[in-house]
Amino acid sequence: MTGTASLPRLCDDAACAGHHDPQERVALAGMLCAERGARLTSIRRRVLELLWSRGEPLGAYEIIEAWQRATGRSVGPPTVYRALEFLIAQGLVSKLESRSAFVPCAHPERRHICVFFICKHCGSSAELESTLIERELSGSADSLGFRIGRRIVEVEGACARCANFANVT
Amino acid sequence: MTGTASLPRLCDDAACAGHHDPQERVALAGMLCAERGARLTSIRRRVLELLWSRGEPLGAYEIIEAWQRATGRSVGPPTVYRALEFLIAQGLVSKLESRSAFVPCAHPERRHICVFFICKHCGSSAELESTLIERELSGSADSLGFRIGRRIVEVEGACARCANFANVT
DNA sequence: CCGCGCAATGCAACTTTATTGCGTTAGTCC
DNA sequence: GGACTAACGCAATAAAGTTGCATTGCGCGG
Repeated sequence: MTGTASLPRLCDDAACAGHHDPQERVALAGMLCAERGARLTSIRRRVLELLWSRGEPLGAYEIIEAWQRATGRSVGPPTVYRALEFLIAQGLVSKLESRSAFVPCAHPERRHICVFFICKHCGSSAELESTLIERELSGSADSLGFRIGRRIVEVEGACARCANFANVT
Repeated sequence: MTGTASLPRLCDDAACAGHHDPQERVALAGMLCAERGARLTSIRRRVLELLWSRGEPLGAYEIIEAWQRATGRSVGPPTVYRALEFLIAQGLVSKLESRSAFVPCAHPERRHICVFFICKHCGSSAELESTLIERELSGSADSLGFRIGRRIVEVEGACARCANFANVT
């Protein structure tokens, strides 16, 4: 694999929901941080890699465990929380508030609202974008005189896979 | 205050954002529970009253403190969490996931999605309804084959009051 | 290359939030 | 009134997140 290096590509599909190559996304994160003058240190990069490699939302303490299994060395909660804080600030990771869990963000290259569909059964989460919801929230905020910061949209339920089995609610 | 008793009235204003009489809302809660055969016990009622009387989101442990101040007696966390669980199941209270806090729901008589605008500065929260967002989420869910349970929409930012002072972000 | 300064990290202790298990009380139905 | 179930009390504990402070390490001017 020399020659045509696999440059991280941007994706214009708003509903690509998880069909990305983890390595590619981490590489893209590196690019974006470099552009912005933000330091994606080895700790921060590894936390992002762990999130991407698992493919499902991880709690902070699950990240700590995964880290230990991956490296044989241990990290404390503050280290992980600080890395997450950075990654969230850069739009590389989102926190699922309803789960106290963290997911890598598929499209850090776009500034957008993320709508998460979180399966109660298997714990998976799918990320969509919705400019419609974005506009609606902006409009409501305007009418309230409210200045918008972070927006959280999460839907809990049963994903297609799980809904097809009878282990449903 | 005898004669024309103040029956809890339903409100058809989707943007009434907190202009309700707490007592009226608690009375309405009683009515709804009675209709449904759900037991609004004295503990559950008191938790609801505490939430309404404060007018801002309260954490579970704040409810415990408020309870102690109000009654002189103490309650344990499980008691409060169980009461909240009931109230949430009845649609009488919502949890603000981004704050780990609880607010009374203005319109338990309607089954609807709540959009919360939460002020980072004063901690207040305003509740709106949005059928548009509701439809959008349903549509997205359908296209994913996702079966919807709970929906969480929270917007963090600065409320009109706080945004007008310079203590903003 | 040196060293200054700031950002990042390591770590122990601790706070806040939430749950479990189990025994007891209280409502409801017959 | 007795049996059944839902609700409650309480101690312990788990899970999530934070603080304070000492140390390391990177970037930059000299």
